[in-house]
Amino acid sequence: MTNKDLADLLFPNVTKTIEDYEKIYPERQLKEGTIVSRFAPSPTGRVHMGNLFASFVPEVFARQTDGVFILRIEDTDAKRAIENGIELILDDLKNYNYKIDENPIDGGNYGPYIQTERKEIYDAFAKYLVSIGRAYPCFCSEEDLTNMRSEQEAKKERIGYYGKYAKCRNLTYEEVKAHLDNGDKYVIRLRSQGDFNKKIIFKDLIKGTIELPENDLDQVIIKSDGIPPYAFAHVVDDHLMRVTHVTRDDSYISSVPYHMELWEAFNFKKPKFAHLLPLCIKDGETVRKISKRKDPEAAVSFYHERGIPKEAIKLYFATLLNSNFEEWYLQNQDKSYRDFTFTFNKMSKSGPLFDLDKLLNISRNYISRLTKDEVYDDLLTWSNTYDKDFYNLIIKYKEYTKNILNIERQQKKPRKDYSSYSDIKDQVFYMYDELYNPDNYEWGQITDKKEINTILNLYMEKYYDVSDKDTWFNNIKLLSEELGYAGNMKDYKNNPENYKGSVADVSTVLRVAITSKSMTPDLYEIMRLLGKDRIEERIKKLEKEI
RNA sequence: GGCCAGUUGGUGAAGUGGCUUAACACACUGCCCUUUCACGGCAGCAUUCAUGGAUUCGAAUUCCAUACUGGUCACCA
Repeated sequence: MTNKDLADLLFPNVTKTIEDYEKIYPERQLKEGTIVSRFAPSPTGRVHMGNLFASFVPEVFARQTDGVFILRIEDTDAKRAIENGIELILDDLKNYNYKIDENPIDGGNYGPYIQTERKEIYDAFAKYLVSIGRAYPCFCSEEDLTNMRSEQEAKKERIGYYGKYAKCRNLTYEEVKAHLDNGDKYVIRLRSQGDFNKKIIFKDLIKGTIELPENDLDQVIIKSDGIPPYAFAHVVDDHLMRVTHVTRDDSYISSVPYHMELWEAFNFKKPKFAHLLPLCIKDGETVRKISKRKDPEAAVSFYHERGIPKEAIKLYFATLLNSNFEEWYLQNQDKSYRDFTFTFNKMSKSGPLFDLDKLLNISRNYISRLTKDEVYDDLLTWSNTYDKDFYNLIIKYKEYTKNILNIERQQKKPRKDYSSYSDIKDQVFYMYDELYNPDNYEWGQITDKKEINTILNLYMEKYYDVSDKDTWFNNIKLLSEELGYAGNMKDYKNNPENYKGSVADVSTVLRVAITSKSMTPDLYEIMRLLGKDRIEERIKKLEKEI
């Protein structure tokens, strides 16, 4: 009996050959240098920061070479899948404007893109390995394997199914048939030809050249449920989908020798590999991989709630991906991160630590460069979900709100007040009567109530004028001088003893009387937007209170 | 425990044998500008690249040990 007979015995219903599949999924006609990449998550839940970054990388490389970006769902572990997992992942990624050329929902010519729907393909490829003697059925039970492990531990030998421990390796056709007739459960294992004492040399796009011991383990290629584990599916899928660049988590690197043996057993052309370091986080003293369970900041919802723009998150990812991006972007702030040429070898070899401060800074700069209309629209979107009252308010006062957001904005050096959309309300509340109800006035140098009233009354009677900024400020100077304050800061600094205070103190009184805050953006703009009536109203109310 | 990788200021990092008296950015501090704040400008912030040896005229960069950190050793991905 030959290997071919064994293959037919194990896979009697598999009729297609691997050559048939080569024809169904022909090589892509691509220009030199074009990247076909993929993101291959398990449908275990919503996308979190780690995933988002892991998918950002292949997407960027595919886009910048006019290539193809594939989303493939690795659901071969039925235990971990959750309902709607696929839709959620796709929604989350599209939400970040990732362009996904081929995916389970929109399809593509190289599908199916869900691994459990590819069973018959895997069977054909497994059957092929059996037929050339590179795979065999194994009937060992879980108990057998546990015993094997304890024996190996006791003898201080390497753990695994290899060499003399690979009991089912040399089963005869008749023995296999007897097991099958008996209805015994089995898996298909690779018949490894590796030698643990020899090394393979592997070139990783990020880590460079790595030496690893050859694989000599007879790994499972088809589980007893008929579905392959990750490695086998990876080789078949990435080959058939004609992926050129495999980007995946760094933790796969130790199984590379096994993967290489599979690629070679099929005699497929290997893609290039880039093992990404996972996003890390500092947990007390230790640094560890960011975790969906332990870290609230791992969830993308954390950033949505805070109103951090998605674009800012992508800019942050871009700086993590290639640290020289940051410098380039400083010179090219009008451009998109898409215009930068990213490279694999610029990627960090140690896990990037997720830095919220840095993200917020990037976000602050990003928001400062938007137009008032863009900020308004984004603020509207954010508040619609997270602050309904504020949403209704800015809808009601649309143009007014835009003007507020525009204070010191569209200029060469715009203000950088907001690092997220959730910051805005607290900084502009005094512009809305509905929100303005101060219980604390941040008076500065001048705290005497009579003096405050004197300044305010004289200002409103004689000096109020917002026709243009020079006149406005000049009047405040005149007011200051009339009351014995220095109208010019230099004069005051040179001879402070000659004055009760300076124009700065007088301005502060006006500022606090109108907004209750000692720190605000340009007071002239604020007063113009509020208008004389509301200013008078606030001042009168203040007089009664103090 | 075996195997693999990493270790540069408070943080992210640049750096691939002489251009480094270690870039850039974040954070922080001080000064200047200034009606407040923010912006902006200037300055400060690692005599040192985990430790110890070796190679070299010369090392953060090469080699060897040690330490520490992370990853991995499944019919999980």
